Amino acid sequence: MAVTMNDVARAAGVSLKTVSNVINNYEFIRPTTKQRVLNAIDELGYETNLTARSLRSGKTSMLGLVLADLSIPYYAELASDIMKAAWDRGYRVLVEQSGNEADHEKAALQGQFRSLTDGLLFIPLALDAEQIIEAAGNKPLVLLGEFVEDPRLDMVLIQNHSAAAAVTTHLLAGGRRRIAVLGANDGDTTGSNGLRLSGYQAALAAAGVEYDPALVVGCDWRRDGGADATARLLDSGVAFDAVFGLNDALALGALHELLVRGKKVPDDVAVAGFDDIDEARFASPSLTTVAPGRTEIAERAVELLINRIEAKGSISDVQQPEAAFSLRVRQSAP
Amino acid sequence: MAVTMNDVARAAGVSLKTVSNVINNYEFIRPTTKQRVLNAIDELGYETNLTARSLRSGKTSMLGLVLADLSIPYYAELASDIMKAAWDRGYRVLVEQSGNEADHEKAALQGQFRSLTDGLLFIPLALDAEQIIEAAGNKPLVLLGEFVEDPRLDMVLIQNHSAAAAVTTHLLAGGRRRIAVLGANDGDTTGSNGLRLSGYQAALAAAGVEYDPALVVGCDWRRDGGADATARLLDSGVAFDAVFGLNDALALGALHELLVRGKKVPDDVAVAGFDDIDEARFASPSLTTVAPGRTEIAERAVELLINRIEAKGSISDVQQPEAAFSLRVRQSAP
DNA sequence: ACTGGTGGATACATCGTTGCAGATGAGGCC
DNA sequence: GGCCTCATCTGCAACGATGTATCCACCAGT
Repeated sequence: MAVTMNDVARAAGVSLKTVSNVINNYEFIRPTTKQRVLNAIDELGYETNLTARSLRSGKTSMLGLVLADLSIPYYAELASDIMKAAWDRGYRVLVEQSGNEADHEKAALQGQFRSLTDGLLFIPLALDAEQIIEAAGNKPLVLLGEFVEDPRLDMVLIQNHSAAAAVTTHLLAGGRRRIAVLGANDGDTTGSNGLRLSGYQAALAAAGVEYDPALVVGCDWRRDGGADATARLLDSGVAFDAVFGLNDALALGALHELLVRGKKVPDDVAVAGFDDIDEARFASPSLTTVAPGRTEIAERAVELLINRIEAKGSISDVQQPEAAFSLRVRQSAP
Repeated sequence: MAVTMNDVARAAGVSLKTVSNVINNYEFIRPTTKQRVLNAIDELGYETNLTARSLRSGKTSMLGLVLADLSIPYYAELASDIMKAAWDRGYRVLVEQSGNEADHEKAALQGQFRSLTDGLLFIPLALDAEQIIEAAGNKPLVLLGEFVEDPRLDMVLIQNHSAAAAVTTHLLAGGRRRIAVLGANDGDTTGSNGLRLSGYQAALAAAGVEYDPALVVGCDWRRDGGADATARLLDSGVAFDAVFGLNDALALGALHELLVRGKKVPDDVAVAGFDDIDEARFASPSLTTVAPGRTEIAERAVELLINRIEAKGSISDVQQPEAAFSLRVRQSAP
């Protein structure tokens, strides 16, 4: 049915291997021969069977990307950047949604998904470093440093601590003293939640402002999580003049709830987030947030992973590049 | 390096084919033999090589999904739903971003991308029906009826006309008479823009309200497109008491711009959109919009495509199921 | 005892490529 | 003229699975 190299070879009057050589840009081919083959390819409409190539060469030229859900804007935007970066280097990306469930994450690391890809980009949410190391085979693996940090694993780091401190410092500079935090629980020290919380605490300490655990509210990192948490906070009567959502979804949920409840933003309460998703710019009021360097993260991660894949032999040290962040001051916290 | 069926066969003391039979749940295998094989698989940590299976069987169990860009929320949410629907039926989804460029779309339809998938889901933006038919090979293809409609192609339809009419009717019922439209140009009749515009016009006509081309502003279907268009409208001095963004991004951009300019929404100007992306619920004020049945679209499309793939032989008529829509009345246009 | 049917297992070819080793032939050099 | 070199091309054997055909027991039926 499909045209194969054999057909092309016959049509061009050369051997199958020569066709293969032409396609793979083998150096020593007479220009006339090459042209003859190319013509035949054109005429027959031949297309390389990537499956066969993969089987023979042992490479699929696909990267796996494991994340919670594409419907979450930050992941969608990150995935888009990753796919572009991969494309530029001749790789495609196969996305697997884990739904933030440990089973799915494990399955993605171990399962058949792996055999389809040359390496994995992984945004762990449910698994910890130990489980990841155990579950991951010998396939190249690069983490996107959202939640897990571990010296044994390649990963691209977000400056969770510093960036959160920068946001907090900005709010403090605006005169805010009672800054609520959404998305972490008092005492968290690991993961994005813990690291961002500690950045917040450090900034408070540096400014000589007391830390009040009552201002720290844990919840799902989604818009409705932020809205609910804000509602609880308002209902509880705890006073606050700013809200720091540990990601933009939380902040946007909080923003929504505050406005619904008749609070003025930023006059009564300032709001800031983390991620700088596209939506933040167009919220009303627009959302002050910190850009963690999404495009840089995507490119570094893809580059690191592809280096691992293509330099299989050389065992080099674990790499953990860190992406630069930048504060985006907008209306919600000027 | 990797464990193959051969290794398992040797370990279990059976033939390679028996291992294959066990894995593929062949009926007639002695339970003891089966157990022996399963044990060996477990011990050796064998995993099916999907590439080899694909080569031999001619199926990749992957669906291609061609869309403009995952960073656009509606596509991201749709992609997420599609991946879930496909997963349930044992297929994976390989996403290709066309960036809304004709070349990329064509390449996706023709190129190597196709050889990796059993069939394609395609959200055409740049190509028209003629070009699609020409470029598409004999691979199963299902369009997501955003922009292109054609009786020769399988597709899942959105009720562009009726849904847009419903939104317009709702705005009219709220007492609005000067409803601006963002995202179409006067005279458009095809594509989502044209169909939605004609729905708008039909609703106006039904209510006996005159159609004013000055209220129709074409622009990119993105947040900043909507913001810019709204700015131009305001600057031009054309009076309007409602804005209908032909998708939510446009409406949210408009919302943003209106609030920036000091307009009260919905008091001065009502705003409505189209798509019901997650963000719409949490905008401030929350956005009135119409849900085109995203999940249903995803499921129908996946189902239709898989039916085509698996029932290759039977040539049946072109199918064009239509998804049900529903109006979501929120604060921006109560 | 012989035939036929069936459960249970196997051998071999094959999918479409690429890696490796080798064949061919035209010059160049002594 | 013979030998070596090197560009150019070819043939064969994989990669790891599955489809087809076949084979071997073993039991039922006559």
